[in-house]
Amino acid sequence: MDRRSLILDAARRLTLERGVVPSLNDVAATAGVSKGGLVHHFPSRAALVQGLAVAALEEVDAAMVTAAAEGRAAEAWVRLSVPTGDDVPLFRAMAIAHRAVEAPGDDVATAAQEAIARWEGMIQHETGDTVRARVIRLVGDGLAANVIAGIEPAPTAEHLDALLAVLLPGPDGTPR
Amino acid sequence: MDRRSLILDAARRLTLERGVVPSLNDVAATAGVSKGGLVHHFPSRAALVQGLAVAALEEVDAAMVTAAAEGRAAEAWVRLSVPTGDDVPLFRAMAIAHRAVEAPGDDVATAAQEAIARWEGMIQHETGDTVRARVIRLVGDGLAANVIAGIEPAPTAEHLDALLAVLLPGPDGTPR
DNA sequence: GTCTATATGGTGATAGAC
DNA sequence: GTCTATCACCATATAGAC
Repeated sequence: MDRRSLILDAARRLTLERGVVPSLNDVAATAGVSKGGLVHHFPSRAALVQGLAVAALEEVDAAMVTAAAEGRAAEAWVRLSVPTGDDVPLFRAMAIAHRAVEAPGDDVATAAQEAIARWEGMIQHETGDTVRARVIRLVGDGLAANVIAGIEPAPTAEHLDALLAVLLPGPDGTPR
Repeated sequence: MDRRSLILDAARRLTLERGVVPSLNDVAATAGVSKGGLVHHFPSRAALVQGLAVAALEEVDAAMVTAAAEGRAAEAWVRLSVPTGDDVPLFRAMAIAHRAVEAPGDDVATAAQEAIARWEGMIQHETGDTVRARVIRLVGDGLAANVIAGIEPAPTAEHLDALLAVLLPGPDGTPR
């Protein structure tokens, strides 16, 4: 893995552990590069945060597009909102963490807004219900917020299944 | 209003504007007191954050207890999750903002966990359904998270009503 | 109780050697 | 491209006058 990816990976891990984007010192130390090396790839803190957000948005976007093609956008959204297994969670921490260091309305905030609108659109297309799509989207956000804030641990698979059964009932009211 | 309340009020306002607990300098300046005056009431940053969280938790708790007595805990939870009118929002920013500066497992994190469990219990008692109560709780968390992160503005009253109509259907499936 | 003044540490950013 | 060395700045925290 090249240095840049190493840095982004370390930054993402620390961000998710702490709930905020860590200092450049900590990122460099965790990534195993010097501070100067980090700065070469990300000339400013804002550049690092943006790199973090862009990578995460793309990752989630790819996952959602794939899921939507299989008619599982809604389920994917809920599942993507929490860490699974040894994989670190995805983008969701960024929007919150980012707000900690940048002003609203900047590039990253705008990109996040657009991405979320796109994803909610996928869910809506699947459920055919604007409000239900919004409920599903917000449940995912709530799950992510709680894990990020350290209020609760990541829910178990059974827990998620129970949530999905309520959110995505089949035509006869049973889980699909 | 006494100095201490003035400080807490300024700190809460800034926290909600920015998404993170601001510096003591900014809090003191906004509250119109000197830094030394602030320190007299809150000897450390942690003390300020804790004061912020405790006050907010109590405020939300009182609102939820009142609502639960009227059988409106679920609705109150969703409405309390977003700022309404000229009133500043309540507690929810604290759990996230707090995580930015303190470790999980400390006093405030524990208090927040207990409070949330208590509130979800009220909703559950009302809906009679564990999972639906959890969905309602998470929707509130999602709403709060988005507003705090600056991803979206506070939803309109009509928007909230639509959400509640789906979350709290009457016996015949209509909004109550 | 409230203030001014100061100490100390960590942060983002820069310059320049290799 | 990657590193070391160093900068100026801002944060929390402290000491002590009023």
